[in-house]
Order: sequence, then structure tokens, then C-alpha cells
Amino acid sequence: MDHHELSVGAVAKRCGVKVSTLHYYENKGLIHSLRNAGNQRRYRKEVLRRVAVIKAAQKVGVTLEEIRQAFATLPDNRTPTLEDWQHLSSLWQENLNERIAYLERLRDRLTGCIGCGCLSMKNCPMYNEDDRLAQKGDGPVLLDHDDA
Amino acid sequence: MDHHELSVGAVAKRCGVKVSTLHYYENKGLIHSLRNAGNQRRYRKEVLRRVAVIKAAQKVGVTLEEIRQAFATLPDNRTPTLEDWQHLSSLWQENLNERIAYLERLRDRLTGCIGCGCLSMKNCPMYNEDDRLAQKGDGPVLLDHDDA
DNA sequence: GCTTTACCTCAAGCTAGCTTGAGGTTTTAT
DNA sequence: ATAAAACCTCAAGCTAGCTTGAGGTAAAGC
Repeated sequence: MDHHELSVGAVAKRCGVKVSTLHYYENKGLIHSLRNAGNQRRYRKEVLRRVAVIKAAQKVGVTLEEIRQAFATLPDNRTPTLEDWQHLSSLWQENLNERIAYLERLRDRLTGCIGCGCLSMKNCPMYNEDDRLAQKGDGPVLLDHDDA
Repeated sequence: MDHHELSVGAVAKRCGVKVSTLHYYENKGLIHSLRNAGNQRRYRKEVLRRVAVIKAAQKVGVTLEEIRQAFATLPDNRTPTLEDWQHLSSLWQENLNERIAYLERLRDRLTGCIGCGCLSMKNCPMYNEDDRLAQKGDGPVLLDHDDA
């Protein structure tokens, strides 16, 4: 096999992911491949970097769809250059900062609640706003009176 | 209806969750109900607090299964008293602290990586250990040489 | 040449935490 | 008394991010 082209197995091994994961990424439009005469996938080395970026982004909590969109903003949908990476990762870092800040606020509120223990849906800071940053879940709706 | 007993709809409304969620929690052994003559669920007010604790715990990232286990450690599987809540929430707060610490380490490593941009699976701090704290995913396995 | 290993596609399965829907019963309101 | 609203159970569906399996082809090793 031409050593300039990587088989899916080789990419999987070098990226530390399963072959099925690469198929999946391709399906989702995150990576691309060429096919050889026998219809097998052949990758350029670039893909290694691309997968590395995907893994890094996932680690900081970016979804595959967001990663795909981020890639799509790059000229010619190219694999991120150093500058691209710096740009994208800065954005992702802000994400991370927000998530950290959210968790810190949560921790602080929890600290208060540990002492109080009321857990009142109406009054307890545990259930207060700003939860849009949380993963999903719409949080409790305040209704009726509350004497839990 | 006896005002000492709450219907599932009433509990749902007061907790800010859907009826189906309460069914689901009951199925998973997180809450309990009695049945009236017509086989409809009837809850004691306690359940409001129980659901509140569940919601609070979920918010700090505890899974339903962990919550169930935590409840199971309480005498008689009772709804957490103030002391119980203080004990449990302290444990959960540590969880939260670990997650925050993990994300902070990640952020710091990312900062380094933004400048470097190598993303080398072998050398880049982005892919280094301690990821057991991350949600799941086993992270990349280091294999072969790496020149992405 | 033969066997093993790697690869292909497509569909279905998995986890968590629920939601939705079908088909039927009970309670409540008028 | 009747109609609407709430309830019941059980099964299936949903999202994300993959994995697994079946059934078949291609490439690589000896």
C-alpha cells in the first residue's frame, strides 16, 4: 500500500479510536476519505490531525455537530491549520470557562444549601435561573405554593 | 381527594416535572407511592422533598443510579432528613469540586495547546492521563509513532 | 493458491433519562 | 348522568456517540 495513504485500520490505530468510530465520523461529515480500486477507504495523513482536533474538542465538551460546524467555517473545509486551531480552540476555551463558572456558581449555591436544607422549589438558590448553561434539562418550573 | 395525599399530577405540578418523569422515577426505585381504590398513585408530601433532592443532585451531576444508591444507604430508605441531606450533599459537593478541578486542568492544558498546536497524540498535554474523571470515553490509546 | 486478516455496507443495539402514544379506566366537573 | 380531564400500563421512540453483528469482498502473508 502506498505509504502516503493510510488505511482505516492504520488511522484507527494511530488515533486510538475504533474503525467504527472513523466510519461514524465520516458519516457525520467530520472526516473524508478517498477509495481505492477495491472500495476501501484511503486517508491522507491530514486526517490524523483532524481526528486529533475532534478528540481535543470533545474533551472540552464540544459536540460533534458543533465541531462539524466549526470545520465548515474553515476555507475549503480544510483541516485546521495552526491559526485555525488557535482560533477554534480559543472559542472552545471560552465554552470551557463558562462551564467552569457555571459549576462554581452551582457549588457555591450548594454550599449554602447544605446548611439550609430547605430545598424549597420556590426559595432555594439551588433551583435558580441561569441554568441555561447546564447541559440540557429545562429545570423546574415554579408553580403553586411549595412546602416540601 | 384527601388533602394529605397527592395525586401524581399534583406532585408533577409542584415539582416542575412531568407525570411521566414521576412514573419513571418510581420505576427506577427513586420514589414510592401508594395506590387508591382505583389504582391511582397517591403520594405523601415527603415525595416533594425527595424529588427536590433528586433534582438538586442531578444538577450537580449525580446520576439517577447514584442517587438511588445514596437513598438506599439511609435508614429505612427514608426521605433525607436535614442531616441526611447535609451528608449526601457534602459528598456530591466533592464530586462537583473534582469535576471543576478536572475542567480547570483541562483549560490550562488547552491554553498551552492553543499556542503549540501540535496536537501530537504522543506529546500533547491535551491527551494526557487523569481523564478517568471525565464523563466516560477511555481516551486515546498511545500506539505506534505519531506525526499528525 | 490458500488462509487469514482487513475491509465493506447497512441495520440494529446500547446508555441515560426521559417522552410519546395507544388503548383503556377512574375521577371530577357540570 | 354525562363528558372532560386525569389516570393507568406497556411498548416504543428520542438524542448523542458510538458499537456490534450479519453477510460479503479485498488484500496480505506464507
